[in-house]
Amino acid sequence: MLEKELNLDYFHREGFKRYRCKKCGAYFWSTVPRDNCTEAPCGTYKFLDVPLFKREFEIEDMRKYFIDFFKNRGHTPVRRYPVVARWRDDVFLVNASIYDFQPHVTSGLVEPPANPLVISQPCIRMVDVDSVGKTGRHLTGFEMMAHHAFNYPDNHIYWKDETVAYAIELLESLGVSREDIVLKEHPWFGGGNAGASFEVIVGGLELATLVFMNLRESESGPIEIDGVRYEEMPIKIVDTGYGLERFVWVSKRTPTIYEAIYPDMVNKMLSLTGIEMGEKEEQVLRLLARSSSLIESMGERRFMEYFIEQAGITREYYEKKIVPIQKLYAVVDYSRSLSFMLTDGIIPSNIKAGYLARLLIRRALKILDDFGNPISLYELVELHARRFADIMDTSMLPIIKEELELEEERYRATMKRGREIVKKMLKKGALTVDDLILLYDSHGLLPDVVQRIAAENGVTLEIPENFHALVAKRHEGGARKKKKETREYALPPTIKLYYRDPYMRSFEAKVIYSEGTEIVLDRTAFYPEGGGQPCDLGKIIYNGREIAVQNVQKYGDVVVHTLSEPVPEGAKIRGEIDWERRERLMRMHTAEHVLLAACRRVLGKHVWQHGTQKDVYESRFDIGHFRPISREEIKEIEKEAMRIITSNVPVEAKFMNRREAEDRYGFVLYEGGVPPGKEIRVVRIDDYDVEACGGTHVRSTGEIGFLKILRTERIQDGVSRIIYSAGLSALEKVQEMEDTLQSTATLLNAPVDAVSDKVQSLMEMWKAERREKENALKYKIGYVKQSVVSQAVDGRVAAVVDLDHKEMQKLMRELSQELSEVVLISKDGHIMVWSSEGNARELARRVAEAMHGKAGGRPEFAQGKGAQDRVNDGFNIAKQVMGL
RNA sequence: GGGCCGGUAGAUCAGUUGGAAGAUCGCCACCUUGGCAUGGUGGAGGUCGCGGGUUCAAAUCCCGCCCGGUCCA
Repeated sequence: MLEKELNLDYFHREGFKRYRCKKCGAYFWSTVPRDNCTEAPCGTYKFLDVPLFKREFEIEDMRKYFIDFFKNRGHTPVRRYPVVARWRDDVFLVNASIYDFQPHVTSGLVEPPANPLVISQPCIRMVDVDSVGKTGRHLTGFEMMAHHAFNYPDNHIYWKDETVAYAIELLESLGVSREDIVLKEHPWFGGGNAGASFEVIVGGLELATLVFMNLRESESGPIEIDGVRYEEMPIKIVDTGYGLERFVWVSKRTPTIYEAIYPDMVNKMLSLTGIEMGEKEEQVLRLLARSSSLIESMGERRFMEYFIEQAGITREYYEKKIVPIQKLYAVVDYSRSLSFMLTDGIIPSNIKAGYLARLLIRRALKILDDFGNPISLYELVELHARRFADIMDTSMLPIIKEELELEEERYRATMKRGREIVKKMLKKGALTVDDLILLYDSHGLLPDVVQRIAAENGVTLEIPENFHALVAKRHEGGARKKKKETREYALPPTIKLYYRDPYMRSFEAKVIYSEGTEIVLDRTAFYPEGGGQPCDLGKIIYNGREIAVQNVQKYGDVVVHTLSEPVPEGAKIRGEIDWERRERLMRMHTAEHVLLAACRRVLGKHVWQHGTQKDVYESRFDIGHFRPISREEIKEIEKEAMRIITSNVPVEAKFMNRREAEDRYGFVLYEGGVPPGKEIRVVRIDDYDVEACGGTHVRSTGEIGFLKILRTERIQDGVSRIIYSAGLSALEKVQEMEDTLQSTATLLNAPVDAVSDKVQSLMEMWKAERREKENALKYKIGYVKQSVVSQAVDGRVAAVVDLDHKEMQKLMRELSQELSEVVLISKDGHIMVWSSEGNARELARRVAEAMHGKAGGRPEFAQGKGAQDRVNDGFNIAKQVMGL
């Protein structure tokens, strides 16, 4: 299949021929005959030996060079997207430039921001986290330079030949000779799409991938790849990816990619840690980078043994000299990825993207610990952010500082807790593999940390090589997705009167579809549930009859009303909205936008909306924030919100072209989620807030009247829920609180402002009372004790006492000091037996039996319960058995 | 969103097969001292996260919820 797909005219015109790699079997195109594809490990890193580029590039130069190259060839430069994929619900982080345009552009629903376009998109790939530093070429954070073209049936931009021509031209312009370029055929699939691709190999290293995406998953599709069926898409997408950092590496030919892309950071860390980087180390690292592609086929452990032998070094040298340098590379890479993530507003937490940030933070902190903390993680992140200030938002740094300090505290606490747990487990015996898994999975302790703690306590332990596989096994199963009900109606889009005039209370319309109690109208002022706003209720008047509207939902562009009784198709009706309800919801919804603006002003601009649910009386609003919101902050947010309300600024809602809106306002638009479509509805409150939102809003903030935060909850690590109310509902809530306070004051017989003092004094009185009661009880027990002791014969006694269960226990505790065998039966049937000779259980059972009850316990002490009206029987049996 | 671990005195945590709620630090008082630290003696401090269930009996077993931690998407 690939052969046909990738046999381009360009190749024949430009002297490329197709060959097959004798080592990996892949087909590739080259201008000179070859028996291998040149990509390591089939070939070697030629680029380390001879200069392939004309000159050296820094990151910025290379990025600019690439963008200018494509700009000069008809491509429009597009601003980079955040690394956190807020516009998608299937992934957390951006992994590749094409992620920016999925799913709506690639599906054809939305037009791309430009066509063709060029971009340099920062990406985070957590899958490589373990390889960073060790291979010399892996990174968790990198920039994918790309040019994309979206070919529609009626608008063809360019396709395979042009794409390959651009790639060759770009490389040649950099000084790469055509003989050093190999294009390797490769099937590509991912994210529900597939297509053919070329990997562009230069000097043994893959520098770019050129993907021709033309297939999409389809159960009945005619093409099968890897067991999945695909069909042809109407849109054909040129999806390229050029590794910016790799280009820089090739231009500089340093031992590893890390010295090439941030030499100043590597040097700074070297001098701070005092780690040596001499000629020998450079040599070993260069060799490691060359051969590290073997890791995949050999496994890490085997590769290390092989490598140590190849390099002619000892294991000790490797551990002492090379491993620290690898850790150094890793911490520099992790902290750069963190700069991307945190400046883009990810808040470290234990869920979603926040968890991935925490994972990197903890890995970085661990390495810094190993180095004796010569620099703080924040300082590293700050250095990166300032170094790459052209693409990172340095105004986030003060917030990031707080976040990272908090994270470090949490990390230390986890380690301290973990240390205690490990010590405790060691006391109980040697640690098993299961223990190691438990310690990692439930307590966050990596096995090598456990190993170190064990060593401190004189215990050595082995870590199984398949450790992470064992952890993964524990997590198998689960992960099911629930789907929202989707329906399709072959009907024209409903005219949405609630957008034309959000204040329309009644309207005339025609029923164009009817099934059961569900109808569709040609037009409606009933707002369907959406964007966290509940649907409108009200009534429909048909033939003079009033019929209740019970539910309103939107499917695609069709609004479906559920009624209390059927109305036939073709009927002319009049709709009337429950205006009291709708008005409160409108105030709530606008209030929510005001609240978000207030939160961002008070707490910081990292605050991002997480979820929201409006209701008539109180509404929920969840925001991402790195610590619980304090009482003082709540007051400040309320004040800020009221300032926006009392300044009575206009609220403007209008449909805009998506691209225009994104250009003007940026991605803050998508606070409340990403709506599909070329046109999006933008709700703007003066300069305070702008969001893509489909809800109904009041005309100006003054109409909200009043906003009150009722309470806050921390619903997840890094997510706080604000429960608020607006307008009349808010006033009613405040009145309720006042009522509670009033009635409390009345109960306390005190004025409202003295309630707190009064409660305090009452609490003190109650405690004093309780103490007195306890003293009285002691006296009572002492009295009963005397009476029981006086009845004892040879330290043995049976007695019926007028005490409750707890009191009897206290008494027995004292009696057991003085007597050898005691049976106590309370008037309500509790049985308690003490026997210094170990007969307690038998005795208690005999007594309970006589009382039609049950008993049990230990040989010295037993208790039970019998019927209340058989206390005397129990007493008699006890005396009889004891021989009294 | 799912899995796992945990919630007992102000803090850190014990608590065995269900059977009498504990330790250490901290706190208070007294003793020791010229004063302080230390030391000694005594004391206060608990809805055993919440709610249900099983049982004669639940901190302990079962179910649900809340909160914290942690791993994975």
